[in-house]
Amino acid sequence: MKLEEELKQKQFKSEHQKAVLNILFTGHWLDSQNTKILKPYGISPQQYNVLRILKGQFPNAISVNNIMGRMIDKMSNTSRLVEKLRQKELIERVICEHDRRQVDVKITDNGIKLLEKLTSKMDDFDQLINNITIGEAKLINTILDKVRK
Amino acid sequence: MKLEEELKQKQFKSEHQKAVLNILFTGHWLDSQNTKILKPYGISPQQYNVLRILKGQFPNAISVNNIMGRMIDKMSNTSRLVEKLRQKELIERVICEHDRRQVDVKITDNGIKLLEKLTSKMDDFDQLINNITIGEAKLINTILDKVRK
DNA sequence: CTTAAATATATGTATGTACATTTAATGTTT
DNA sequence: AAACATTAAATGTACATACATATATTTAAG
Repeated sequence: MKLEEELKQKQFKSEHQKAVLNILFTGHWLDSQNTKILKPYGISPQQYNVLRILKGQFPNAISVNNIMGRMIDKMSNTSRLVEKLRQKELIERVICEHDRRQVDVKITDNGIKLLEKLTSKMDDFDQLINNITIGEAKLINTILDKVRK
Repeated sequence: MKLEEELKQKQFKSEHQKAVLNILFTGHWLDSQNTKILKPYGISPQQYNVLRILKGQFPNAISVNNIMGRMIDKMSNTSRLVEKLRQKELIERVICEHDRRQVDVKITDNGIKLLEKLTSKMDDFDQLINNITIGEAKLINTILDKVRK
């Protein structure tokens, strides 16, 4: 569906301004699709993002700060997010010997299992945008990187 | 800055999956830039979105439902958002004669004035993505419309 | 060594958001 | 017209988020 119809707006100030709205709109759209997929498993897109980051580091533990730097949405709130995942026993805290300010975080077996259960669902999520070609995906990636300078 | 650096991730599962992350990441980035610009004026990006929609209809009033259908982020919360703007006297409610369930909303002179004050700031926001060409902006718009089928 | 600055994380607060439910008004069916 | 369904908006609740500030620890400076 074209952006004009989605926003019920016949014209835009410029192609650039339309691109801004299109990125924002499509981003929210992807987010809500993602939320729907994850909801039955009791986690949010952000919590899923943290789990994936920790799986990428498994079996090592990494600090809250390190997690924050790798998140799609870099918010100041990673600490509370980590606590939510700990309550669900999907991750665990590891005391850091050499720097006692730091809290190292590691995914648990439960966490790994949840991600495995989610694999096929999240493949569906990636398929969501399979109506564009690889060439178009590459173009998007090049142009969006340029947008952010 | 390339997405690989932003997310400190060396590789992605596919170009498609990278595109999903890139859209989400760039969307959040634009959102936070927007929030920063609007903050000194005491309104959020969503409230700004509503004001722009109402200015587009001026001097007519439109229903809460109609506003919702035109928003970038179509949330179920438009009613509270409208109330916030009313408290700031940027919009006003108009009783709807032919359907008394409906609440029609209209931008006030104050609202128009605020938008005028914001014009140059928001031009700066649009300029944010001026490091891509018109051709690239058009490409983004075509491809993103295709992403959402 | 003591004090100050920087860093890692946590927390308080106000606001934003999603989702389900409620209230009121209108439409439809019989 | 009565009963039921539908629609528009508002609200309750739980959770998410941004931003400022606090706490603890480490590093750097004098």
